[in-house]
Amino acid sequence: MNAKKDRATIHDVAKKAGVSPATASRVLSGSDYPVSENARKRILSAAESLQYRPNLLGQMLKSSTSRDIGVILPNISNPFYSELVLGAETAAKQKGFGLLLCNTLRSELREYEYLENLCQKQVGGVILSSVASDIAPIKKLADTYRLRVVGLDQSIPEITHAKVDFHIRKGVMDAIRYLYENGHRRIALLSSPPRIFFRKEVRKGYEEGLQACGLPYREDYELFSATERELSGGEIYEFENGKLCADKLLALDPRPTAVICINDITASGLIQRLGERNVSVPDELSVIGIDNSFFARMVSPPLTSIEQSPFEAGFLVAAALIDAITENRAFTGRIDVEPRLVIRNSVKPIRTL
Amino acid sequence: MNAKKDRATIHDVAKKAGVSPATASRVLSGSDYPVSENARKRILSAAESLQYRPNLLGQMLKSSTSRDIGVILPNISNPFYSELVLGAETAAKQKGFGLLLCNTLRSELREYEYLENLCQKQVGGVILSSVASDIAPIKKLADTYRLRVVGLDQSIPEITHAKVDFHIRKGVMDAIRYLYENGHRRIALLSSPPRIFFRKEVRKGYEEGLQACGLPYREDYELFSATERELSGGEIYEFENGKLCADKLLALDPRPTAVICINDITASGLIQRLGERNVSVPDELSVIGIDNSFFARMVSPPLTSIEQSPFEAGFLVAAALIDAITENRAFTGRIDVEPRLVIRNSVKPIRTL
DNA sequence: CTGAAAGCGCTAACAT
DNA sequence: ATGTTAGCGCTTTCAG
Repeated sequence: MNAKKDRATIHDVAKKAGVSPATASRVLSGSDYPVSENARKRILSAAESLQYRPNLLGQMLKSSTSRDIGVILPNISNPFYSELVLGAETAAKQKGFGLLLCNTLRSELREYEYLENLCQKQVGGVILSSVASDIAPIKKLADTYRLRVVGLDQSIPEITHAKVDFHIRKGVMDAIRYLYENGHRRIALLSSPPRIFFRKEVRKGYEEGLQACGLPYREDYELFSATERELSGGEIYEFENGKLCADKLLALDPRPTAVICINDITASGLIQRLGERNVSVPDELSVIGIDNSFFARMVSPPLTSIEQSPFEAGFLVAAALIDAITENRAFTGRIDVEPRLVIRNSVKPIRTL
Repeated sequence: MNAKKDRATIHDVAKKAGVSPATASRVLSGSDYPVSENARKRILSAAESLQYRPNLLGQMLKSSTSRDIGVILPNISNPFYSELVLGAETAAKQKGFGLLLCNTLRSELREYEYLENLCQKQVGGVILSSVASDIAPIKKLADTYRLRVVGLDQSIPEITHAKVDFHIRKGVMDAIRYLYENGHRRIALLSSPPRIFFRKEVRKGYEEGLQACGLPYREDYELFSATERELSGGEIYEFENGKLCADKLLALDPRPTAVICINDITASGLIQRLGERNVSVPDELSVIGIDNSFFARMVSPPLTSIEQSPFEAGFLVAAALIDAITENRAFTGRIDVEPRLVIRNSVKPIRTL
């Protein structure tokens, strides 16, 4: 309505306070450069009355570093990632940073485009769950832009200056130990094909866990679905996979007494099919999931699951990344997140032979 | 290793191509300003060989508009919101925009801080699921920054220049009609307290739906939990709420034959408790959820649910918002997303009377 | 302690 | 068709 004057710049504040823009900047940007109390007060009150808000674009251009970080992952609608992003964003907010969210949908092209775009926006760091097969272009990009890249869910040392390690291998080993202590001797693994890093780690944990307990390894106890479709509808695929593998599992001889599933969704598909086949969980088969998703407690019976703490991981890694950015140094550390077995009612102790 | 020259600016390209920065800008920024084919070619090849990438900060500052949009919502880990964000981000990417994600955790203070921060970053628009009680400051902010605000999940016309309407009221009415046509005459509603807009709409839909079918309204068929805790652990709360209300529901006389739940999580809690009480779904009680979350098909029996299409909503609203931004006009439209009843196995036809 | 001036990288008048 | 110049809003030498 009123003749719309645009928002105030630092010059307007300076003028109103009767000082130079430089002095105004020094107090308004929280610099430790000495300014007289008098001037400081006048500047602050001018800023207040003009409702001054810095234009972050100006700041960023001047310093050539964005106050955002990027997070690139396959799909935010995956609960694991949305928890992780929530953690990362919470940390970012605390440190005055924003979070640019990027969904690759597991497309290598999209992943690279995002990376490039983030570089063009001069972000100082990015948390990346990569699907790239050829990492050379990514590395080059990261180098020429001094982009800090933190790998997630994987370790590709050539491109990731740092990584967050979920130690899922240890988590699975612990779960096997737990089953062993509850009398289980025939333990199966149920997964989609172990092509990505995470699943490979789970598999290693499974095999090493058996070994650590002195249990024999049987190839037919590793149940992998034949195909894989990860794009949209990922959850549904995982669920169907659990159902499919249920049948294979029931045909095994001798039948396992316990099974570890690659995630809670798969476990829930398994349990549903088992119910249809009138096989009771946990009476006839014990089940352990991975992720401890919010719905782990919603299935019947409530699911014992290996928690990976994605929120915590996201929080820690974002905080460390942003510290590196603001302190203007490289970020090469490693964030360790310990897995934790959350015990509910899907595992039953059995008599040892 | 090599003496690290910084990344190339448009000046470097111009110099290498033997033209002025202005000309270089004209071709590199895709302007339609006429440039000779010769010069254009030289500029392009210079850019190529120098690996030139525009510094978006420069562009943004110059034009004083960011190439990002903001999305402010309570909690990305809520599957409804993460689907919506996925849709919004997909649209943004298509249009060359980025997405700044903000989680308010239902804190009014955080909401305002985010809004302010986005303004300082000169974003042209924001998708907002607001929890604010006092909207005056938000309105003021939006005005002085010409920020386009799109309301979600609510209609607060004073602050939202536009809104996306999920028509959940109609969705619930359709569900009631569906139950009616399957012979149900005693239909209950199960919800947490109807304080926020969405739940109020569901309640209206429930009451109007009954009326439209000529069914009597009974106050005791509206089951609202007493308390509410929405911060973290929201999902768990909803689940427990479903369990709690199951008991209340079973005590009703005459007992309803069908119930509509405020969301799938609540429905799943209800079903779990019902199972513990040996009340069969759908034989003794039919259940309809809201959201059609990915796990609706995972509960037993698979849940009939009212789908809200958050992905589509997010996609459409972000696309429209960004169009408004790039065309430099206000955005006052309304996005309509039609609900859809997804039929599975949690509703059973019954003999009338 | 303060201010003038330069410049981050880009684009858009306004010449030519 | 091209180049010169100015300036977006901010910070930061550098001189006073």
